[in-house]
Amino acid sequence: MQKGKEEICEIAYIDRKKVSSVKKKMKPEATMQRLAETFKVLGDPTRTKIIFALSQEELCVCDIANLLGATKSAVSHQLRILRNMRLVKYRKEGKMVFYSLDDDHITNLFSECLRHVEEDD
Amino acid sequence: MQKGKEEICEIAYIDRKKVSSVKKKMKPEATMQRLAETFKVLGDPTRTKIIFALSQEELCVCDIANLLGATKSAVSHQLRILRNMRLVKYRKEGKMVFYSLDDDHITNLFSECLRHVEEDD
DNA sequence: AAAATGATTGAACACTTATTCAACTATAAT
DNA sequence: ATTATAGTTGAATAAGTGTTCAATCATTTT
Repeated sequence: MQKGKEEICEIAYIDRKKVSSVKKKMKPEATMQRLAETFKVLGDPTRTKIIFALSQEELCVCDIANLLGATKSAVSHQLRILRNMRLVKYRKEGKMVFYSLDDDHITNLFSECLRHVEEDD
Repeated sequence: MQKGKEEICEIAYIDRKKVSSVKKKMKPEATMQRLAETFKVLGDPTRTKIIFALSQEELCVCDIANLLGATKSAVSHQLRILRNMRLVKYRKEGKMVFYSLDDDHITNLFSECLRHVEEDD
């Protein structure tokens, strides 16, 4: 490390064998990005609650807003994000739009994470 | 909605029965917050990769930095966040600090999310 | 046709956050 | 002791994000 700036780590101490072994097992960059993005979408309290609510019942925007104590606008913005990630689907009925979960995996993800969060330390 | 501002949704159309039924099933606010926070921590590409790497092997900071193509500093900052969330633990050996996963649940969460991400549309 | 309502949207704002840089600590080697 | 190195830390910066507000769309009702 002679250079002024801190370079991408090239120090003598790295265990090259271990590193290359792990490197092989790493998923492709694109997969990692999607993994991170999925977690990120679930990682906002409003969206977390929306998804949890929808795992119980199909609901319209207004119901969700009422349930969370949020404005329709805020909920709608978040629903758009969930829609883009294909986590929720919707059904129009007159003026109203009913949302529901589009993916069973997410429910499993939630139960698994809940188990983690609810376990006593 | 006579008021000028858009109030917390109190529209006539809400299905009160449905809403209160779901409300009962909702987890406490604190649980929701922790759920969201957990997902959020997993929802950054750098941290996602760190956790995935540590699920394969115990690694020192320098190895992780090398593996991800990031600086030690950036990795160290993220490791602190993971430490605070009790997702990783560490072990000192001379100058080096070896990190490993502190929680088995996380591995399950990852496989579940990977299954979701890797499935064909 | 006009009014009302559920829902969506874009812009603005405040807030958060990840990385970089530089300084620093602690341990090991010379 | 001095030097080198693994790692941590705080401040600064740039990028991203969630909510609010106002305007708008679409459908229904009068």
